[in-house]
Amino acid sequence: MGIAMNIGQAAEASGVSAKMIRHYESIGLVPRADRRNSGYRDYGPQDVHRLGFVRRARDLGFPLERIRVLLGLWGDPGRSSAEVKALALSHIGELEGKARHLQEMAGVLRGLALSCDGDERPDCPIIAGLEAGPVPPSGPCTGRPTSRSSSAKPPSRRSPSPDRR
Amino acid sequence: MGIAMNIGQAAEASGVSAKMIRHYESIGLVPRADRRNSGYRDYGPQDVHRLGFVRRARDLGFPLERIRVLLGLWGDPGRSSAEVKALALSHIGELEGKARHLQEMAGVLRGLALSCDGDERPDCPIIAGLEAGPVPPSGPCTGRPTSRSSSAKPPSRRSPSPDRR
DNA sequence: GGTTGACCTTCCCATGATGGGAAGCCGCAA
DNA sequence: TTGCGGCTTCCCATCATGGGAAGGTCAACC
Repeated sequence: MGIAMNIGQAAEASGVSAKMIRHYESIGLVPRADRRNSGYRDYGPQDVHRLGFVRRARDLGFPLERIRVLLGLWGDPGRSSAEVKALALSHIGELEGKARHLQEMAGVLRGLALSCDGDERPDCPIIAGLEAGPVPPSGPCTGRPTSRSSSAKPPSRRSPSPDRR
Repeated sequence: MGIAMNIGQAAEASGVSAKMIRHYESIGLVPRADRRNSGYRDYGPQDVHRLGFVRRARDLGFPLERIRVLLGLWGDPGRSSAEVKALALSHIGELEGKARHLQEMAGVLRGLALSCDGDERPDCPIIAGLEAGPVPPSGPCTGRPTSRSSSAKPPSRRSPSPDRR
């Protein structure tokens, strides 16, 4: 099994699905595989190794176009590690930017959820926040979030209710 | 102008692009807008308000299907804030999960980048890491540590089958 | 030999949210 | 009336991945 595998075996060995292997081939990310007489693709250790490289790069969040570059650098004996490092650092920046963005959103939502009683009544600062706009940190007359905490709540009524037509 | 706007004006007022407003209508996220004789869509303050709600929910990372639910809760006088809160908390969980995932990837990559000289020579632990597998901190001679996708499958009986053209 | 069933092939479609652009109609102003 | 910009619908593209159909291939088993 070492020296000639089906796409399914290559998929299992590399961790890349057969579907994706074909796709990567179709977009030229990996070279066209050899074919047997039957038309079946045939993979050797080299190919599997390359597929593993691709999978690990994907696991680190690299987009395919960047992986294309990485593969180029991988196979280029004249590369400088500085190039690789720059690529990696830039990618790290993107990852962290996205992570920060997600956490920002989670933070805002957490703030809203904190002031939501979560009981059976309809009053809800979360809905109110979505209705009225994102509370800009320390806005002037934002009476939104910290309005009431846990006291005196008469059986409220509804919000402006979308209807029309 | 306050009480009857084009899609463009509604877009500007709500912060949702005209393209997206049409899309949201087409998937039934917002009700079909009134039309003028000309066929132009016509929006009133209520509509703009609803679009603003959608935009803010999107800004907080809610997927459209969840926004659909949020809109339903918004317009439901009998809702309980617990429902809303549960939805929000679940979404917070997802956001944080994704953020954690991104940071994990960034962390691994940072580790590799740290040990990369970044000079003009080709030797590069980043490339090596991609080649050899996710470096489990201080692994000896990592052969094939994390064989994913290789579990829970009855062993295929097919052999490599020599056939090559 | 024939059957079976897992595997392979290609091709099309779907996701989620958004945008680009074409072809053609509408509205307002000069 | 001409002109321009906004509106309409419809199709395509993104990014990475998967689902599934229709049909060919392969190895094993009876």
